[in-house]
Amino acid sequence: MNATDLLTAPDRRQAILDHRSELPPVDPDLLHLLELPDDLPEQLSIAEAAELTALTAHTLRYYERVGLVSVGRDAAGHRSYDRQAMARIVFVTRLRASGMSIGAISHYLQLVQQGPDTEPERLALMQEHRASIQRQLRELQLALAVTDYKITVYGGTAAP
Amino acid sequence: MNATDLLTAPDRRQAILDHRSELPPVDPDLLHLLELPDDLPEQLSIAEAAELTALTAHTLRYYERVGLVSVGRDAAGHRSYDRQAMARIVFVTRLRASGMSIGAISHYLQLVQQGPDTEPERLALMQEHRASIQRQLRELQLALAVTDYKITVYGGTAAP
DNA sequence: CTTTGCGTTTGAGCGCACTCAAAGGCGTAC
DNA sequence: GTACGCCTTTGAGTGCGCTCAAACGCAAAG
Repeated sequence: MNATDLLTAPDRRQAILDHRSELPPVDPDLLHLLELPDDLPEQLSIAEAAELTALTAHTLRYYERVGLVSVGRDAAGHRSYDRQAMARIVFVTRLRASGMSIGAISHYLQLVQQGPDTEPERLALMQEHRASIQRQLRELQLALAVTDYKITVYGGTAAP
Repeated sequence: MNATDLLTAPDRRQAILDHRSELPPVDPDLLHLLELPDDLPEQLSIAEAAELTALTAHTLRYYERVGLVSVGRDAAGHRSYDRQAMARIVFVTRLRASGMSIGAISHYLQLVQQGPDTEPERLALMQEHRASIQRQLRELQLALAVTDYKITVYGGTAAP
């Protein structure tokens, strides 16, 4: 516990418990999915990285261009993705999938680069983002309810 | 039960139960939110409709332009939103919030307009959409796990 | 030596979902 | 009557997140 905490430990635990109780299906094992496979080669070509992340080579270059990841080059000047780069890309992909804009991710990563002094701000950003994800989850649950309603009602006379 | 069903009743019920068991927090009361308030005026101006739906007047005109909703006019030629129009807009908004594209919504609504013969296709569309929502939910839960990991790890040495 | 294949760069192009600008029509208030 | 406010239309503009084109480099295979 240190000065970088925006919430006291009990508050933070409570916040986490709060959403846990709202989300029983969040499997703790999910965290395993955040790790890269152990047998990942040390260096990957852009094509390999693309296949692994399900992004296109275009998109990988784009992410590098806008500063979301830095990638080394091999003797031939070709991009060479190491574990760190891959981990970064996976992280970015998660945030993108949860609707965080490139700009916001960029901002977050700049804070990371500026060192530990920025941790409070990073924490705040993440908490705000978590709240936004929860809003999205609720929206989706509503949408799912609508969808199911449309589905169950067929054979009936629902309009539209 | 009729020929328009793509799944037999038991299959359909099972499909619904399946996702229900994955989503305990889906409150059945949510469906109430799909209904319009009883005290909704019969006719609303575009400004009132915008406020009610949290869309802008611009967006409402846009939705009409691309055929997502049809809206009558009053004596002065101004748009006049009735309950049906409002219900349609709410429905469209839910689908948008769950990531369905304007084009896909448009397609669905065209099917509706073509009459009951298209119900099987509509059902299929909705089921596909439900699957996509569930994928999104899982993505979001993952993202939430990442986010929480980032949050709980502060004070520690996590990178990035 | 040329072809094939995978990579590089810069800069432009695209699709989506809005979002706005311009020019003007009505109806009430002063 | 004229000013104000809210509305109308058409068509163009914007921001995001890619996505692609063009021209070129390098290196192994035939």
